Amino acid sequence: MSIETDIKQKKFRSPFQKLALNLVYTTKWLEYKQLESFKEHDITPQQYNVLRILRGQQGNPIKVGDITERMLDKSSNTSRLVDKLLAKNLAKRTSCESDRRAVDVVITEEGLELLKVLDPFIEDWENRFNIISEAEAEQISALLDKLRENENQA
Amino acid sequence: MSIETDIKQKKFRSPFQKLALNLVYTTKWLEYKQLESFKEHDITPQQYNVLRILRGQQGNPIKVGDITERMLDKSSNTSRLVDKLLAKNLAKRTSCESDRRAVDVVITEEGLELLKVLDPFIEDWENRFNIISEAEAEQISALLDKLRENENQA
DNA sequence: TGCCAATAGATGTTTCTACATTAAATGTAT
DNA sequence: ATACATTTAATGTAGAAACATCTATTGGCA
Repeated sequence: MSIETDIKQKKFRSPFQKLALNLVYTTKWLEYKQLESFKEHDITPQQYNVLRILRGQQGNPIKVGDITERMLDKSSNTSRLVDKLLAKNLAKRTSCESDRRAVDVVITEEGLELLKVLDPFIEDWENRFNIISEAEAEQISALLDKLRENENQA
Repeated sequence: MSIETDIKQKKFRSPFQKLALNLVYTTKWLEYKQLESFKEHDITPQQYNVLRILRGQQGNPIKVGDITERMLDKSSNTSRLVDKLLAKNLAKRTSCESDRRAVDVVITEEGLELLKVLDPFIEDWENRFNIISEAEAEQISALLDKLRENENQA
C-alpha cells in the first residue's frame, strides 16, 4: 500500500517530506514485524543487536563502549543491555586487564545458539526485500548514506 | 558516511540485509536529529505527529481512533498522547454526541502556533534531503511502498 | 426487550528509554 | 609525584512505550 493510503495523507509538501515520512513509517513497520520473532524468544531488538555484534567478534572480547559504537541505536544504555544478556546467560562479562575501567564482553555458547534459532526468521524478513532487485537495494542504500552526509551542514 | 563505516561492519549477507540495517540506522539518525528541535519546545515526536494530524483536519474534530490510524507509529497510546496535549493546552477534547464512546479532538490556537514555530525546523531537515534529486526521492518512496507490499506473503 | 459480542477509549503495570549523575581508573601537565 | 581533566562504565530517576485489562456504550439478534 502506498504511504498516502497508509497514513491517509493525500498531499505532501515535497518529495523529500514524503520520503522522510515513508522512511519512518517503513522502518516502524519493519521493526514491528521483526519484534514478533524476538518476543517469542524473550529478547528485545536492542539485545539482538548486541548479540549480533558479539557474534561478529568471532570469540574476541569487545568493550561496552565499542559495542555502543557499532549499534544501530547509539543512544542505548549498553551497560544495562549487557546486564540483561548476562541474566539470560547469553553473554559473559570480565573486567579488562589492560584497562581496569573497561569491561570485556563475549557471547556464550547459549547466545550463539539463540542467534542460530533467530537467523532464519530475520533472513526470511530480509529476503522478502527481494521484491525489489539487488541493484535497487544497493541504490537505496547508497542514497540513504548520502542523506546522512550533510549532517553538519548549515 | 557509509553504513559500513558507521556501524563498523564490512560485509553483509546480502544487499537486502544491508538495506534493512541502513533503513533502521538512517531513521534513528533522522529521529534523533529532529528530537533536538522537539525537546526545545517540550514536545515528543509522537505528540508532534498527533498535532500535525489535528492540523490536517482544518478545524474539523477527529476521533482518537482515527488519529491512531493516521499515525506513523500505530502502536502508540493515543489516549495518553492526547492527555499530554490537553495538559499543555495544545488540543481540546469533547465527547462525541452521535457516539458517546467516542471522543472528538481538535487542535487549539496555541497548538497551531507551536506548529508554526516548529515548521521551519522540520522543513529545514526535510530540505536537506535535496542532496538527492526529487526524482530519486520519489523513487525511494515508491520502492519503500513496494517493500511493505508483501506483508502477508508466506 | 434482554442478552451478548463488538467497539472506543481509559487505565494499570511492567519494562525500557533518555538523560543526568556517580565512581573508579587512567592520562597528562606541571 | 600531585592535581586535575578525561575516559569508561554503572546507577538513579522521570517519563514514555508496550501490553493487558477494564469501563462504558453501541449494535445486532434471538
